[in-house]
Amino acid sequence: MEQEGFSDVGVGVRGFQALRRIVRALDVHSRKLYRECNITSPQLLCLHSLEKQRDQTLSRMAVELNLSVSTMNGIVDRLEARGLVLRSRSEKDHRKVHLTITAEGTLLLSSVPELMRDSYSRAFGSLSVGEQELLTGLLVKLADRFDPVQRSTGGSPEII
Amino acid sequence: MEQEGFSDVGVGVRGFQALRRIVRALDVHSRKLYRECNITSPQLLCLHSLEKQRDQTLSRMAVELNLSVSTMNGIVDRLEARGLVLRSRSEKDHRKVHLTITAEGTLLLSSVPELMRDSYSRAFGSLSVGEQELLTGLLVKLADRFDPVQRSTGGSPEII
DNA sequence: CAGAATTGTTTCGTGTACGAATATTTGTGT
DNA sequence: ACACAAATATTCGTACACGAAACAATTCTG
Repeated sequence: MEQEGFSDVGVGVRGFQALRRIVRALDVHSRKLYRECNITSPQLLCLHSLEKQRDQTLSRMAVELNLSVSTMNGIVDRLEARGLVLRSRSEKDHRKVHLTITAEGTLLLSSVPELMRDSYSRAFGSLSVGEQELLTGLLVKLADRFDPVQRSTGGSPEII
Repeated sequence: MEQEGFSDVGVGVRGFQALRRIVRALDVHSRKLYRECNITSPQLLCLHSLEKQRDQTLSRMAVELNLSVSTMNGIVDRLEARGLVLRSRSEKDHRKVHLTITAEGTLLLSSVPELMRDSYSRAFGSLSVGEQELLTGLLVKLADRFDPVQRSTGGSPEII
């Protein structure tokens, strides 16, 4: 018990470890998705967002998916290279680049088996409703402590 | 409410979003640490483990830190390149490579400001004790649902 | 004892993820 | 009108993270 930084060492460390395991499990799931369906979780999230709202821009998507612009750019690069997404310079504002999902993109989205969509929802869904609500509340609270400047509760509901 | 996979859509999505925010905050903290102290969180975790137990091996460390062997290898590569860690082939079993922290490694560990150690413990510590225990329990439970084959509770206590 | 299976490390390729720097366009203040 | 700030996308370098494959050494087995 010589670790510092936690009021109760064991609890904090166990939680941190559990967090690492969850993150890793999500990553492993994303790789499995990539092997079997040739697309990763971040790419799927991106496509999903574009399916629901056309003419997105990089910056807006980055905010929506909680990623930096450069990360978002890389993901869109790969999607564009495969013809799943189209970039088109905006006429009104030449700084902006509109992103639209292509027919192949929509096709691919529909072809991804439901069960492969995400493992979080499956694991999360296996908890009781009370546990789900409790956990979500605590996660949001913890996230707010990390990064106070965020829309955690009052966000517009059309943003996933 | 056309998303599938959640019994209550909003709760699951909010939790997932919060999880993404937490993960990102941890990453951002690691980068800040890198800028200011020239070392990242994974490297710090690795050094910390080596300080507590000398003559570790790559595989054992990977299990302990919940990383794949190849990831662990990369981290050790960077630490070794900076002279913070030493690789030495085992005499008994020539397959194994012992990892030991060097004097510079220990020095660096002690020079990292306490507050920079980790942001998780700070955010986590700002929750009430009851919340901490509740959250940890739920995280462990969720992690178990992802990846049932893990030592979440019964592990030997010398492994952090 | 020879070959097979196992254990352990390293290498390789790819995707994520970030910040800093750059370029281009748009907006603003004087 | 012109300089300067803000917005937007892109590029670059780096670390992390994984799986597959290559490689080396040990242990098991017929």
